[in-house]
Formats: sequence, C-alpha cells, structure tokens
Amino acid sequence: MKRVDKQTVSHILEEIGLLLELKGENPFKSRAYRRAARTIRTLPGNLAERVAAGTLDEAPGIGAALSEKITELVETGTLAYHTELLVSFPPGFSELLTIAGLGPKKAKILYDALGIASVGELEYACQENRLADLPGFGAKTQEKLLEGIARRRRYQGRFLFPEALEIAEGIRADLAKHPAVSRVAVAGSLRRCLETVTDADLVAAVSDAETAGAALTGRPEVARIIEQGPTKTAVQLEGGLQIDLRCVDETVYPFALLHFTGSKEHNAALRARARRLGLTLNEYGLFKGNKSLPCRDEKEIYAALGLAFIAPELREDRGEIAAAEAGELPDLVSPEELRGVFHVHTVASDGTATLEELTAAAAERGWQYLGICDHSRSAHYAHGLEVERVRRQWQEIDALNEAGGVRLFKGIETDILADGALDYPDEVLAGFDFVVASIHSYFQLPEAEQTARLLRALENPYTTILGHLTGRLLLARDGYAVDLEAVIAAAVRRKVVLELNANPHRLDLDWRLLKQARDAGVMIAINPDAHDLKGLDDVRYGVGVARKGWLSAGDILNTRSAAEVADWFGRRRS
DNA sequence: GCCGTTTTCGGCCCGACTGTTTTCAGTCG
Repeated sequence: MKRVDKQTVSHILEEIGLLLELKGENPFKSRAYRRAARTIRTLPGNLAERVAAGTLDEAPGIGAALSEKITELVETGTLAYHTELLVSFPPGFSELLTIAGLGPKKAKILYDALGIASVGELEYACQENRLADLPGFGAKTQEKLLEGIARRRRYQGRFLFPEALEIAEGIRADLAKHPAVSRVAVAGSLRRCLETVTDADLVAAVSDAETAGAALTGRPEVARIIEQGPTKTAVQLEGGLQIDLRCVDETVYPFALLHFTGSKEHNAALRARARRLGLTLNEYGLFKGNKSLPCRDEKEIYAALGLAFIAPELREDRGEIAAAEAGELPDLVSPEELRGVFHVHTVASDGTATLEELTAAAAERGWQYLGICDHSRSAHYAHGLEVERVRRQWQEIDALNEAGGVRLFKGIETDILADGALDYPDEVLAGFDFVVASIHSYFQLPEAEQTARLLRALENPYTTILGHLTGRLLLARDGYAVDLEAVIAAAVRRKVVLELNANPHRLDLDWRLLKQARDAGVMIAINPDAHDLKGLDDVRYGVGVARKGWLSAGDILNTRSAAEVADWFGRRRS
C-alpha cells in the first residue's frame, strides 16, 4: 500500500475543496475542506499515530466527517469520496482555477457550454473568440483570461521575496515623497516575510487618493493598469510583478495596514473574535454598533480585541491569536541578535571572496565569528577540497586567528554520499571545529532510502549541522522525498543543529517546519550559504523566516558568543 | 463541513473593483 503522508492528505483535501466549489456546493463546506487541508499540512506529530489514537478531531476545523475521511485515506491509501468527485471532472481541470480572473463559477460555465477542460483549450477558445457570447462573459473577460494565461506561462505568477521587496521598497520610497502622501508602508505577504509572493501590497495615508494613485499608474515601468478605483489601484510592471496600492485617510491607516497585511486567514480569525466581543472590524475601523473605536496603531487594535501585539510574520492563523490572548507569544529574534554566521564559501571552492576579505566583512557587520565552509572533495563541480587543501586552509585560518579580531571557525560543507557516509575519513573530520553535512546529489532516491541516508549522516559523530534539509529550490525544484519528522526527531536526539539556509532561493527549512522543529527542541543555525561578500547579508532573509517560524534568540546557535559556540561544538563532539 | 458565554440549528469576515449588466454576480484579497 502506498504510504499516505500529511502532504498527500492535505493535497487531496484541498482538491476536494476545489471540486466542491466547482460543483456549486455549499461554499462553507468547501471552505471547511480547504481549512482542514491547511491544518493537516502543519499538524505536529505523526499522522498515522494520530489516526490510530483517534485524536484527529482534536485539531481545529476537523470534526466527525473529516476525521472519518482522513482515517480512510491514511488506512487504505485512497478516499472513495475523492475518487467519486474526481471522475465527474476531466483530469487536470482544477488547474484552470490558477488563471487570474477565472474562478469556479466561470470555469463551470466554460466547461458546460464549451467543454473547456484545460488551460490549452481555454487559450484556444479565447483566440477563436468563442467566450464573448457566454452569459457573464464579454470581450474584456476574454482578453483578461488570455493575459492571465500568458503571465502564468512567463512567470509562474510568483516571485522570490527579495526581488519583489526591492521593487516594492523603491516604489514605497518614491510615494513617501509625494505631497499627497503622509505615510506609506509595504504590507501584504512581503510584510509577513513569505518566501515567495504573487504581488506587492502598499498602503498609504493620503490627503488626495486620486493623485496618489496616479503617482503609481504614471510610473514608466508600468506595463498595464489592472484596476483603478477611488481608493484601490493595481498595476502590472514590465517584469510581471503586480503592485496593489490602497489609499486611505490618516485616521483609517492603522486599520488599513492591519487589513492589507493579512493574512486573509488571520484577518478572518480577528473578525470572528471581534464579533464574539460584540464588535465589527473592517479595513476602516473597529466599531461597536455605529460608534467607532479609534486606534492610533496596530498595537491598539490588538489591545482593543484583548490581544498582545502580533508581529506581521506570525499572522498566518497558526495559533498566534490564542498565544497573544494567553500572553505566550515568543520574543522573536531580531537581526541585531546574530553574533556571527556559519556556512560561508571562499575562493578555495566556489566562492569569490578570500578569508581575509570575509574576515573584514564580518568585522564591518559587528560579528564576533565566522564559520568557514567550503565544499568537500566529491563536489568536483564546485572545486571541492582534497585533504591536502583542507590542511592548507587550516593553517591560513590558524594564522588569521592568531592576529585576533573576528574568530574563524574551521568548517566544511561535506557532501552526504549516496549511502549516508560523509566525504572525508574520520581523522580529517576530527580536525574541523564543525561539520555541515548536506545533500548535493541523488535527489531522486525513494523516500525510505533518502531518509535512511540522512539518518546515517546524523549518526556520524562529526556531523554538527545538517545543511539545507529539504533541498528545495524555490520556484524551481521541490525538496526530495524524505521523512522529515524522523529526521527532526533524530536531530534532537543527536543534538545536531538544523540549518536555516538563508539563501533566498532556498530558505530551507521552511518556516512551517521550523516551528515544528523548534517545538521538538531542535537548535537552529541561520546560515547565509554565502558565495560572496554580499551573500553574507542574506542572513536577514533567514531572520525573517526564523521569526515566521516563531524562533527566539535562544533557539538559534549563532545568537551566542564565540566562546559559547566553541563550547557547543566541543560538547557535541564529546 | 464545523461549531457553541445567544445557539445541537443556523450561522459561518468583510469590502473593492470589474465587467456585464440595468441592479449585480464573480473574483480577489
């Protein structure tokens, strides 16, 4: 029988939600399935054990019916209800809903009237001008759908966090200088530090919304205007990124900022809470009947709802509201708390900076130490170090350390070989201060083998840090198949640090797993995986993800002093 | 389908904008 993991269950529940929507079922029922999909994806602990214990329905949003269906799925590998729903639509039909401007209602009409069941068929039908006569459709709709298809093809509709942030910050800075604008902030998923985004949201306090909106639509890099209303303006830039600007009065600004920071789910939970308190919350204010309850900032809004301030990164409806109510929110790590970083490459392998340059750069950033990590000998593509070159680098490091200043730790990013062994004999591994073990090959191993490979690497007494655990490349490659629960459990037992790789293409561990790892008691290192001096600053993205994963300074190895780090590495070895 | 300090039934967050319509449905966040 096929093993059914959380991700599979989550995916199937999500698909049921979509299919129910397409069928025109009760929208709350569809929402219940999609909510359960989210819940299952991030549920701590082993799913099969929870099913066996019959405690599924203790999770929020999972009642008797969903509990029964998930049990069937986990125990038999399939779900009859899902299969029945699937056969009533052609394969791949739900993919249509990823096109901007096309929701379940219109997709259903397209299927019933024209038999359109795939993105390709939709494109063809638009080009043949066959949509315009359908009820609720017109020439504009047809045009929009064609644009939506083209955009999806070009950009997959998503952007890496730093790319989008840089563009949004540039526009924000220009708007801040506009005479009609008193305050403006980046909101939305960028403010929440999501690893990839579909658009950038800006919220502005303005004296004149029309001229402020025109300041956005008039920018030279605007490719087209998507929406232009009295308060809301949306444009698509040449590079494909969509910018949404919301203009409001000064007094409304905190409410608008809260609303447009989201997430949608966090907002929904806040509003439900407001309702229970006899209040109404929307993007214009907090109201008791007709009476408006003024708040000067987000903190006062949360306070009015009986909650401590919730940092934007935590606003994902993953328990932050309950924690805020109980006064149990974590004291989130900040960038200034990092006292050094590990996992930095030099010219010896595939980096561009020398040890001296890196040491100076670390001093400029106020760091006490730097962990040097070139590639190991099997990484031919990256000029991995033969044993002789390792020993030479140790001598260079010793010489630099004698000069004082920033302390250099001798490290290596060793490949985990196909069988789980590390890439040097023990007597060489013993000479490093710390060892980062990473997978760079054989991504396609079956899950059981991949898991066994990682577990063997964790058992190696010289492994101090496990590098980019899932191996994913954002917007490019999924992580390899591996039992992450088992790996996390072994990391706790073996006192191996898990890397939070801060390279914006990786951001691996994912924040959803990070919280789980923290709760399990794992120590985390925020590592830049830098290949040049500029790459050192990628740790700021890692800090954003760490905050999103509920981490405090105490959960992170590189918030400690050089002496404490040396002590940790030493104890690990003994 | 879930859930309960109004409720085991009847609610379920709330609003902007577009395109298609003559007052609103659909989509999005």
